[in-house]
Amino acid sequence: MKQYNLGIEATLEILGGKWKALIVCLLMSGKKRTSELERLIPDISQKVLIQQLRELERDGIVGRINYHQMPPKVEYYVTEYGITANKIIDIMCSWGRENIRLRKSQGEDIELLEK
Amino acid sequence: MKQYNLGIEATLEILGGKWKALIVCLLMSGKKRTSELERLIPDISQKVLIQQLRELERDGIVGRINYHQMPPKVEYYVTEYGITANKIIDIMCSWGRENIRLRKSQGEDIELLEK
DNA sequence: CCGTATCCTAGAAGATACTG
DNA sequence: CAGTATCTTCTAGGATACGG
Repeated sequence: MKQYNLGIEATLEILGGKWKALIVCLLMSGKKRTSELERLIPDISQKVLIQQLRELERDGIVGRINYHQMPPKVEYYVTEYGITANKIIDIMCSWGRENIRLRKSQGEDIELLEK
Repeated sequence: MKQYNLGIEATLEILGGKWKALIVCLLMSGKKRTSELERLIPDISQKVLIQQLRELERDGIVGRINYHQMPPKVEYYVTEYGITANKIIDIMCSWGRENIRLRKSQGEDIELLEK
């Protein structure tokens, strides 16, 4: 039996991966092909991208469409359930932005790339 | 120069540690001694507890009071700044609770201990 | 173009023993 | 009671090469 002390533990398991929130964020604006995601996240390796996508898929957050074409074409999108996590992504993003702004104003050598 | 793609990355650095959200959650209801926290989180080792507290302290989320008594007495509390993270903790908790409830209703052998 | 298979590494987390 | 010092374990993430 899997046990959690707090709901937040489940949230972190699902969205706490290094790139997951970023991936979901990007997919929120519309479905994307694997290669688009690779381009949008230059620092991620293909293996890790696929891995994180599989986990998000397993957890019901993103869906996958295989067009069975040659050459292959696959698209990922945020599921209806995944959209319920939107509020979390938003608030974590805004608190983090504010946190970075604050630290920057205190002299830390730090930068936020998103606009 | 430290760079972030999204604000959420900063949030996860600060609150994404395995026990941090739980610790902050517990401290939200009032300041606690080290030994109380150890008792409230039976599965954490002392080393890791202190470590997570130090990081939360460094990040301005919790504060530490040393009473300089013998035997020693130290208390931890959520700082004013830490309280701004309250909304995040709350929403991550409630989404996670709902996620667990959902998975449980789908037959997963899973349990949420918090009430 | 998309994905898998290996191997590898850095850092988080844990166990244990010890001090003021 | 609170904290440090080691040593060990574990695993997410990364590098690389290959296959449908």
